[in-house]
Amino acid sequence: MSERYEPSEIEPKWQAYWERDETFRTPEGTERPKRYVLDMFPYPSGAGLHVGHPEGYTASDIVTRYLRANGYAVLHPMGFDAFGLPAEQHAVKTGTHPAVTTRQNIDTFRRQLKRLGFSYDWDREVDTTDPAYVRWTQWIFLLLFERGLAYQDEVQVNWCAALGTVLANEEVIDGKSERGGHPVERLPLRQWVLRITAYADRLLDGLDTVEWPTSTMTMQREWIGRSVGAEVRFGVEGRDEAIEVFTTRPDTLFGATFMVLAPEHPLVAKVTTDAERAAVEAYVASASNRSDLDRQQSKEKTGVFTGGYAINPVNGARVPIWIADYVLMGYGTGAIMAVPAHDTRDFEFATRFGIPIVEVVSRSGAPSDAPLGEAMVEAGVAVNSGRYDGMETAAFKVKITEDLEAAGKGRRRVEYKLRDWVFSRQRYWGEPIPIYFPVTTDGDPRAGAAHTIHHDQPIPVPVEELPLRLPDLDDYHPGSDPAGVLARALDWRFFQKDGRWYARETNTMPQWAGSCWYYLRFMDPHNEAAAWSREAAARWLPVDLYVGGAEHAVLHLLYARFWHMVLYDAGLTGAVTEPFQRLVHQGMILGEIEYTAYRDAAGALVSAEHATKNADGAIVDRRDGGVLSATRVEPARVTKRGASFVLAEDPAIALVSRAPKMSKSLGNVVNPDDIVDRFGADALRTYEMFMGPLEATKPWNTDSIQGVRRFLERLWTVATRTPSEAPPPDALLRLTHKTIQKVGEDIEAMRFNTAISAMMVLNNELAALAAPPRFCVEALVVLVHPFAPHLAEELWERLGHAPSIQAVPWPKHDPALVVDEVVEIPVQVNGKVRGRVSVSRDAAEADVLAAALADEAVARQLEGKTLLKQIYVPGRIVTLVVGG
RNA sequence: GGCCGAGUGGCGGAAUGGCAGACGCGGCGGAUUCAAAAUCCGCUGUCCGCAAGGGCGUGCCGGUUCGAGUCCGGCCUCGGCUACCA
Repeated sequence: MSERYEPSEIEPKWQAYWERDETFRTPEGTERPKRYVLDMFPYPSGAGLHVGHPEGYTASDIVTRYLRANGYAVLHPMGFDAFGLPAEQHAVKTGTHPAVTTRQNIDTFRRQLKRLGFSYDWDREVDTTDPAYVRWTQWIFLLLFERGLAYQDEVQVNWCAALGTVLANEEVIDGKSERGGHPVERLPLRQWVLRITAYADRLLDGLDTVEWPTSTMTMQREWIGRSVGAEVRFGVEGRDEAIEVFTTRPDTLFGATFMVLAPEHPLVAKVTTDAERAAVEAYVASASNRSDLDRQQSKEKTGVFTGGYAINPVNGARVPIWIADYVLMGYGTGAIMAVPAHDTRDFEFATRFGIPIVEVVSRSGAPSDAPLGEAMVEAGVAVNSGRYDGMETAAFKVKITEDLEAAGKGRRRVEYKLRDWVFSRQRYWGEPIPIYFPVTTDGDPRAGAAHTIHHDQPIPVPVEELPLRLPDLDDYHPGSDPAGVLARALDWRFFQKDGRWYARETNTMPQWAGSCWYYLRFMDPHNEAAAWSREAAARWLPVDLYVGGAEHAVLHLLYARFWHMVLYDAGLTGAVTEPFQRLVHQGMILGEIEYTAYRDAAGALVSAEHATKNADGAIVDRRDGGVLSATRVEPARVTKRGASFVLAEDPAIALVSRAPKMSKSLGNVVNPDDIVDRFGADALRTYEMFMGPLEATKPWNTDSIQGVRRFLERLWTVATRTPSEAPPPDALLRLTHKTIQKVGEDIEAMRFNTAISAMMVLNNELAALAAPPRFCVEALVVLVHPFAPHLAEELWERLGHAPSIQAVPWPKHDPALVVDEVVEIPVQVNGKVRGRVSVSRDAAEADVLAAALADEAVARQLEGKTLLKQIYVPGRIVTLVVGG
């Protein structure tokens, strides 16, 4: 073994040791308190690990190793979320079964993860595509089905013909598929839907009991979108119909000067007069063809008058009924009462179409003198509202809702933005939905006999027959059949039982399914009799710390919480109602900072302040509209001039500096394997933690790893010197205890960057000594081990100890040694530090002030001035205020 | 448009309302070397000054305070998410 720090030797050595020794096996049957530290498991893509992955994984690994050293039994598992489109698309292209591709990708990921020295209990690895796992995912689906939480519905779905599947609303971005950017159209299709809306209030209330980033909780709250208001019925003039609207502002009913129906609203045809019919039908047709993208791009409100009138239930006023696509059929009742004076959207619409605007709320309590220039959406005092005039908005809402209810014209109503969860996909590579249906046929449907599938009579697959496996196919193409890829697997789809024909469900589950409960399986991964045992749930739930990307703030985290609550109701999670107690999002790691210069068509450089984006998104010169091209500039050619970066050889040319996301197309993706080869896993881990706060978005910088590597090298040098067995000098002893305290506190708060900086400081002190004290060196090696575990194990062994350093208790700082006996106090005069005095930590105020005034530099500042005020903040600072 | 977050040296970033710039990168100077790399030592916000020392400095404007990077009010810029949800 080399005497130099050689990561390529020691890292494999210790990884092999940990594997042989089962160092990281989860302790069961101990009395030690538990902690469950979980990473969001990855999708094993063919591209392998990205440097973004190890960021969160290193953070959780540090916490895990720290907790173990503090006596906790820690569950820290890893697995793979392996269903999903890329493996299937690869199968379409190559004919390779997705299971084969998935297996290979998982092997690559596991190898890469192991190279980084994470302390997972690999015996508990979970793969969502493993039939032994799918079995229980299907079992949970049946639980949902039995409880009435999984049902079929004809849903207007987002059908993506290119992908051959239905997409969830959240998988559609700007009218295109999130994956691939293919066009998406709306059409009605039979789908399985999960009744997540039944849990809306609990999903909302549960957020009050968890320690999550406020931004994520806000996003979930907004996604659920609970709003309290009233349902109000407006009669239709000359017809025995009523239009129901939902409003959060029933206090503005007197200001309702028109109604708007969504174009798809069932009453549209009935309220439309013959004179307006042609225009209305044309509008409805064009609205249905408009994609969401088109709707967003045209900011102008559109709509047409139906010719019909409704009657305002509070004052009998005739209000015209319009249709417009700014009212959505999917929310509330698909119809609104429009109050232009107090709703921005209604104001725009009324202004555009010349509809009267009646003010019914004012800040002062008196009607405004001039017409409103914009909608007044805030609360205020009622005006122009008959007997309700003078009421405050909040009280008015309550009162009028009661009055409407008493009159049979309305009632209180709560609405949610949250929709039930469309749970079917028409793909191959997902869990089959374990349901089948009776079939009426006069022959063998597998041979093409005519048949009818009775989808209204779903039958659950008996649990003892689970898992329901996917059939093998030769062709994984999505095809145009909205029943899905599995519909072509006739031998799998149709079967006979007791002489009758049945057909299996051909939809599969979405990728979210497996990740909804993997944290539960990790508790008891080899259980063949149950998805997990009650004992395991009592032992390990909830997840104490969950680390993963903010991109899962809504979907995964909301779906998993929903399933957890259903499982809680089924008595399967003990008393634990929320699965993830503390949640932390690691920030994104961007590519290296790049400098860009612009050139015009002739190739001449153009300073960045002239560049702007035109309506098409192209970069042009704002002076003449000429198209500009961007070129990268090497950092060596860049200098800073004032607030901007400029070209060193021509400072008139300003450059753009930014750190773009890592992406294949930009060619700035950093591969962790390369970094491990060059610098070692310990340096990569420590660097990623040293870059800045865990939650922050931060640019990658390969040069900076060199600094972390140097720190590890110096630690090696220090710790391989023959240590001094004498007690450390006082200052060094105190610094060591302060470092112990700071590193522990910083790990608990997940401030890893400052923990590393503190260890660097101690290491720099020790490096100056020919024979550093053993106590200090050993403390530092133990402190560093969660960050750089291979190096720490090696040094611990070389210091004469038996492995593993993981078994060494975390050092405790001595509270008496983390405060200094003598402190240097800065002395400020009128806010500026003019001198400093050394005093005992608990010196009396009078003594400190006297010493401060005696200081030569301070005295000079006081000369000829009046001392107005003197303040001593014990142990921190002296402030003197002078005048004259 | 809405919500969330962030603006501090050339760069990444530190700072319970109390010494702004810890730690690291980069740069400059030196030691070592035949030379270089690596390593080690020193300096490194900026302006004035030979120096001692002093002025100015945490996006901008104002406020609270003996004292503000930090708290409050109002803006500006950037990033992320979201988007007609009545």
